[in-house]
Amino acid sequence: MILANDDALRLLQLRLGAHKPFGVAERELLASLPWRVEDMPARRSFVREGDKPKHSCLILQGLLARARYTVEGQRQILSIHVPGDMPDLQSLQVPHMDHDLETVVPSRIAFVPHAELRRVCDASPLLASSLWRESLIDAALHRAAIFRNGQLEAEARLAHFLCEMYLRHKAVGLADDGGFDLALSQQLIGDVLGLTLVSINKAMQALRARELIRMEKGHVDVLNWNSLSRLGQFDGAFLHLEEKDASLAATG
Amino acid sequence: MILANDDALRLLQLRLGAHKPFGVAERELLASLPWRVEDMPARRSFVREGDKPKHSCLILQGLLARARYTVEGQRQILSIHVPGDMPDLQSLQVPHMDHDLETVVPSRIAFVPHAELRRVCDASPLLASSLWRESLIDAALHRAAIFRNGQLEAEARLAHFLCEMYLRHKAVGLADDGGFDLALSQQLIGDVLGLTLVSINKAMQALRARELIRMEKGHVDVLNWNSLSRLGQFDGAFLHLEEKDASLAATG
DNA sequence: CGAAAATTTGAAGCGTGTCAATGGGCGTGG
DNA sequence: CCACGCCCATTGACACGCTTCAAATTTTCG
Repeated sequence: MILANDDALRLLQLRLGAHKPFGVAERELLASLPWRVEDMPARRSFVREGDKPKHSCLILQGLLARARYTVEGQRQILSIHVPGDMPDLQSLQVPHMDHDLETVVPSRIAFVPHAELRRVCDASPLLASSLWRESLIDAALHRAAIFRNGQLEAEARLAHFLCEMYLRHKAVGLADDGGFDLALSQQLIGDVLGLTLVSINKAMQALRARELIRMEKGHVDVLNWNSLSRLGQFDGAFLHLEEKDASLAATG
Repeated sequence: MILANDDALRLLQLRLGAHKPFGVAERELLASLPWRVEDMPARRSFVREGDKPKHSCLILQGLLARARYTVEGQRQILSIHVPGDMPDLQSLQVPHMDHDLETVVPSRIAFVPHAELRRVCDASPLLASSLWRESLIDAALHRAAIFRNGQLEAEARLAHFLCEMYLRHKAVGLADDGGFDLALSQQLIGDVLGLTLVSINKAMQALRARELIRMEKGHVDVLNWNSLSRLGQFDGAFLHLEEKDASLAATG
């Protein structure tokens, strides 16, 4: 359990410190956060629409989905989250949940009380702005989804989604050269892309036939990144993964 | 021009202070922000994808759209913004724009330098968290759009959108009992909902035939809010317009 | 008043949804 | 060890919503 707590700290430092290098004060504040780690089976909805959570979570292992349901019970997945993400960080400032948070595969989740997050944010504007920035990248993912689901047809939509998943896995060291694990059923991908599993199946076969990807047994191989990203009109810049730009430092 | 500057301050105080009442310090910091006000004609794209703006803006009058374009030139509108909104607040923390920002109708926009926003955020964690919260409500709008465009068919999608526009106009005093001005062409609404103008036209007539709305000459009358919001599966809670809850104060 | 933009209408085509059935992979339990 | 059941992937036929293309009409605005 101590180990899992260290994992949380390491992941968070990696994520937040990538953009703005932290000083000693920020590192100590981060290390002071008390995490509660929990292992959960697949398909567990542990935060519900309407809830007012008192914690935010950090994914250590696995995959989470944020989802809303129609009155007919159809699921729209709003986003898929990978280790290192804090998918309900927004509940810190906007207490009322407008969607569910559920595991996709068996996952290890670390929880931290909102009160503790507020404490470190108040103590360090730099840390606060880092967390703020994280939630803004989350919004950028949402915008990519609106664009993808609104303007691309099935094949391109799937290509776009796989491009995003690949880069986000790679950014946290969960993808090797051209391949990564992604245990999503076609039904679930349909719920992400606003399509039925039949359409996903056809689109998947089309991508395979074009030799752009290989996807089986929960593993994806990207065979032709250039063609895949072109087909999906995918621009990785919105993920804001590698901002080496120091221009933020300007204050006058 | 001085008057317009006061308008910006008043709008911002109204928006940010609605959730957490500010003290003297916060009011003085807000009043110290130097705004540059500009009037712009309709359809002017004044921030572009790829830009790294040095200012954020506040809408004083008019309507703005955030949009991305496909390689074929099709426009997907990501969100529509009303007076009081700060649609490119995110550029403060994530400099690289992933979409355009354009006027829909002739609009009056107030600009404030990022450096000044950072100054007041560093001076007051309360102000910072208020702005953070604004950007999170923005993300909630995005999620509503993903749900709406992914799961609802044309009529319901339009109903959902009109519900959102009505509440957001009402929240800033731009709607009277059951009616508000909304000068959006059907083509533009199509770009919001991921549909063609032909579909929008059919859906609009259907809503009129059901006597749910009346929409002509840039004015919308909501004739039957209950039926309209039910049809659109619209839940106004995600707008987070009236959080009277004081539970945020807890820190232990 | 005239030109441009927006709304309206109709017909035909295509992408996706729906319905239904088959087969494969895998964990559970006999 | 095999049988069973469940979940998932696959396939085909058909229906439907939306798109596309085209043209007429109304509204807006300089």
